[in-house]
Amino acid sequence: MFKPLDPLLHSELRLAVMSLLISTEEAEFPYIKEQTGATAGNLSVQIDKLSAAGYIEVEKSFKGKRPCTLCRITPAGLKAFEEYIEALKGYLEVKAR
Amino acid sequence: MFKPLDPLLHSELRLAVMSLLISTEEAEFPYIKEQTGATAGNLSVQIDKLSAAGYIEVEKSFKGKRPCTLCRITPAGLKAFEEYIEALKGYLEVKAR
DNA sequence: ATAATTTGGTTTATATTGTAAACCTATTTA
DNA sequence: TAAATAGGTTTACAATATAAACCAAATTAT
Repeated sequence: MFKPLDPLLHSELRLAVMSLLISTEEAEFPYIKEQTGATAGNLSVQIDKLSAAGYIEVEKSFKGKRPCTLCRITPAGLKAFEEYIEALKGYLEVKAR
Repeated sequence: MFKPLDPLLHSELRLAVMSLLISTEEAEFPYIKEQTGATAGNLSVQIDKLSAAGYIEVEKSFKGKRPCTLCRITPAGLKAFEEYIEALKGYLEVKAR
């Protein structure tokens, strides 16, 4: 009835990051920071976790002379996100009384 | 864009408890424990939190000679749950690319 | 020129939370 | 009467989230 919720996704900030990346295909660190309202430190940590799990890819490069961190969702991340939504439904749908 | 998620509800076990109570109107501790698969200790703690927040009512009585803990959702709890779902939608709906 | 500020982050320390193990009291059952 | 079960609560520990502190390079102001 209540399937376990992927703990990596059941986190406000990580979920927001995933949601954003699914919509935008790829996004830079400052943009994600702005859209989510997260602090840089928190975002950095959560991006690492998503990346370590293989849910996103992180590409570090330079844009002109400044470092640039680009994030992109992976197929595994997309699948995990979809499964998370499926599992969530079990918690949100109110069964007939 | 990403509304904050009520931290009291954004918890796997507490969400399951709320979901269950919304469907069943009221439920006893052992039943909730069985349905959620939670340990008694964990469930006890989470029920306290939901109760302290006014999201559920807890009625302690005796059923025959044994103690009986009955839980019921409150109007505030129902409202919070609905608002939580609304907020969640902002995270789950994929915006057009 | 150099001091202060900004950009783009990472590391680290702390606070919060979640969870199970240990425990308690009373009641059955062996 | 000893052991097991019911129905929980308390407590201790592990995991998580978060922001503050920090770092390096670039830019702007003095």
